[in-house]
Amino acid sequence: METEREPEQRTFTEIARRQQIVGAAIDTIAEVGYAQASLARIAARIGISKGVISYHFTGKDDLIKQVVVDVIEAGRAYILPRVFAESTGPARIRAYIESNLAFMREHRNYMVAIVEILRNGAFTADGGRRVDGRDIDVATRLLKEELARLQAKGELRGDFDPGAMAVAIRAAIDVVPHRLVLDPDFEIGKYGNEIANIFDRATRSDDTQ
Amino acid sequence: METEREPEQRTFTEIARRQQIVGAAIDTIAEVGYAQASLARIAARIGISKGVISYHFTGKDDLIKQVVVDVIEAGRAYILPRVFAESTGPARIRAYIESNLAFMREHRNYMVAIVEILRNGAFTADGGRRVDGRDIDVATRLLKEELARLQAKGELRGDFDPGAMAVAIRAAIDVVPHRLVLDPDFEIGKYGNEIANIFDRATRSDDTQ
DNA sequence: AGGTTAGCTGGTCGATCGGTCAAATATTTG
DNA sequence: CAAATATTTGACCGATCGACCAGCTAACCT
Repeated sequence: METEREPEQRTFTEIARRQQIVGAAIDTIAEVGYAQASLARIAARIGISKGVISYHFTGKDDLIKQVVVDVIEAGRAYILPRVFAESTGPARIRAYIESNLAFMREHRNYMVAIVEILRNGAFTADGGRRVDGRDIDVATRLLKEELARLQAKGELRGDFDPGAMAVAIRAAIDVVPHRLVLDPDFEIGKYGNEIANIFDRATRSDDTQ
Repeated sequence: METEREPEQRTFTEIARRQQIVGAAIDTIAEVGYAQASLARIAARIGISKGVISYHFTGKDDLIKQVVVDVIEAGRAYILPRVFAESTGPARIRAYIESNLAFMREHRNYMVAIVEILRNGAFTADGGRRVDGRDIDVATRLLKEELARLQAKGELRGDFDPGAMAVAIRAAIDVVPHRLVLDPDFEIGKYGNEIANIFDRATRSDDTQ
């Protein structure tokens, strides 16, 4: 079965077609939600038959996993350089929040799609997850570790729980795609600055104020 | 059609049956997610036929609306007295956050169900919403108004945007039901205290520290 | 007791789902 | 050019959905 072929063995056509299908899946999920994003709709968006999706992916789960991998990788490639360009704790947190929001502004559908998948993926009738929630939620875990590291170095106040702080920061970021749906005039940039201020005040050591 | 009957004209049996069905809907949505919460599953949970749901509600939308109404009312009845029992701005915000989290601990399925409905309700193929997103999101609007009021009275610092602050606070609260699914050991009480601290530091006037 | 209404059962309907696959077309290889 | 392989089409499958309804049972009223 061609879809089982190692990535390095894939033809140019296959790689291009897979990327096209993943892009269509992202846009469809962002537009109509995960539950309504059927293989028929995804295929129709790019003018192919459903069978093409079955040919290139082992199933809908396989396609969704690829969507998640691609979006996470794009986000990491965008955000990490901006975070590590800063040298102090408070500056890194601000860069983390603002670059997440900037990435959302430039790739709105990416974020809507992945938040949709995460929400829906957490629930399935058989108790399993379409995409393992813990793997997707790697962002919260990495942020928690970074916050703990910055606390240990004295760059942030030492009296908050980095796990709870990471959850709150991610929640304030991840709410944005849905906010955009409810309110198209939602100002991402202003909001990003506001929540960067909130978490700056909440985490900054007193002696750096 | 009996379902169109004004609430005050409903028989005792009808009122009891509707409440039972709403409770089954909440538990089903909380357990398997909105998309999988079919009328068949809801009916099976309480050992009735699907037709009974159609008899008592004009459709699935009607049932979901009733779920939302009941959950919001239960939340308000729980939270508002606890918030208004406090007299200062910072204390009210802390009470708001901690009573929301306490309500979640005691009514976990209520919150999972409503967050599920809100997420799914925001997206439908026809562009309409199962339950109008703005109406459900009344909590964010009311919180924004209360924050603005407290700012105007000088009880909170005057330099943050109450709209952004309300969105961030609600996001940190609303993430909890999904957190519980991903991590059954998630400590709601500790988290509630931590985010109450975060938003206390972010909103408190300097002269009350 | 009989008539009326409320409440319910269990089946049917058209629509849509994800997945499958025979056959056709396109591309590549010798 | 023919053969082999890759890619695609479009129909079919069983399952499930929400909505609907004929007919039955229970409860109420005269």
